[in-house]
Amino acid sequence: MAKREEILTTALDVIARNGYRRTSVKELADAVELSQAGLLHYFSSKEELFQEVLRKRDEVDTATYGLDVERSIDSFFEVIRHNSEVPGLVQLYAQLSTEAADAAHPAHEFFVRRYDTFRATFGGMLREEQAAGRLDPEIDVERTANLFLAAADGLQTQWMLDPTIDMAEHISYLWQLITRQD
Amino acid sequence: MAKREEILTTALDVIARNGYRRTSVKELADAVELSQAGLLHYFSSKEELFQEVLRKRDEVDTATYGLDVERSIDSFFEVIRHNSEVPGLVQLYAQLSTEAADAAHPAHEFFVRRYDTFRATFGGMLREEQAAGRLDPEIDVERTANLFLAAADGLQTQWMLDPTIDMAEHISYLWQLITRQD
DNA sequence: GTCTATATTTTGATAGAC
DNA sequence: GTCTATCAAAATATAGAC
Repeated sequence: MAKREEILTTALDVIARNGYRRTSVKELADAVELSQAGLLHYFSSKEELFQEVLRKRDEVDTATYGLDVERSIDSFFEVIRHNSEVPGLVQLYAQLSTEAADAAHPAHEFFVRRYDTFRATFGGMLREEQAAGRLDPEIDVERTANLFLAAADGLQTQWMLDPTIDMAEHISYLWQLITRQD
Repeated sequence: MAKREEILTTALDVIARNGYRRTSVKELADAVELSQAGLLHYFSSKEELFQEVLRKRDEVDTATYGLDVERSIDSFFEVIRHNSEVPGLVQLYAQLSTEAADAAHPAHEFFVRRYDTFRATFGGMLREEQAAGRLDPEIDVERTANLFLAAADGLQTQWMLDPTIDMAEHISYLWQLITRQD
């Protein structure tokens, strides 16, 4: 299983640099010095491979930035700041999450669950902020959480098309807008 | 040229129902009763065809909902409400806009320009709201416009994965959050 | 577990007749 | 302008040897 992990770690790196559109199974195989068939020995399909890459990424990010209810909303900003260092992963994520819209797509369930999890986590963070008196207790946490996640996703699209857009700054401005004069 | 328009109009319809992932040039050709080669006579490539479909859609939407500075921000909400009637188009848009992140993608320029236009239009709407006293004049119009567009895009992703998410309601809640106690 | 080699298969692009 | 026919190409998936 060590090899599988090595593949995923290396794939994160390669994709972060080269993006998704240009990355074939063959290229990832080269990067870990396996043949294409050798790599696919560890994954049942290309789709599964890429889904696992994203799962691995979440794993790493969660470990690094502590994306859970314990941490304040700042960790959310940090992740976004970090994302602008890994354009290819942002691209992979954006691409796969829209492809997976189709219920028949193998990664569909993965993304549905992922959004559920993130909604819950971010909602929890917002409640912490409310409890700490930094966020109006009247605010609808669910809707607001969805809106923050949506804004983060949508900013990625804008940033990919025009890298001068500062995602973290925008999200932080959204936070300002929502918390001002509370 | 009438045929070309007919193709685009029909394509809008087919894609709205079937989505992008499953729609090949051949299927669109069938829908207008042309052979695949016959259809490609009107477009230099598949990518150009789909880009033109999106351009056509903007054209129709603009005509229908009057997406310009004249109209108030309500027209923005209306478009979003309308979008939930055409899932396939939402999917096409989401998919193509992320694919076009790559500067080498043929639709790259199209999307860059599109976002510029929408930023300007929506920014104009926000300024109207400020002038009408419905929006805090202190608010940074550019950032806020970007955030609204981002939220709208991101909500599409969430809605595609889970159609119970109400995009228009969320955006309208965002507007509420930003205009409350002004 | 890893490789070579090949099957698959899909679909976009093009040539050339009518 | 439209068709038939064919090409091209890419990549993924798989079979089977080592």
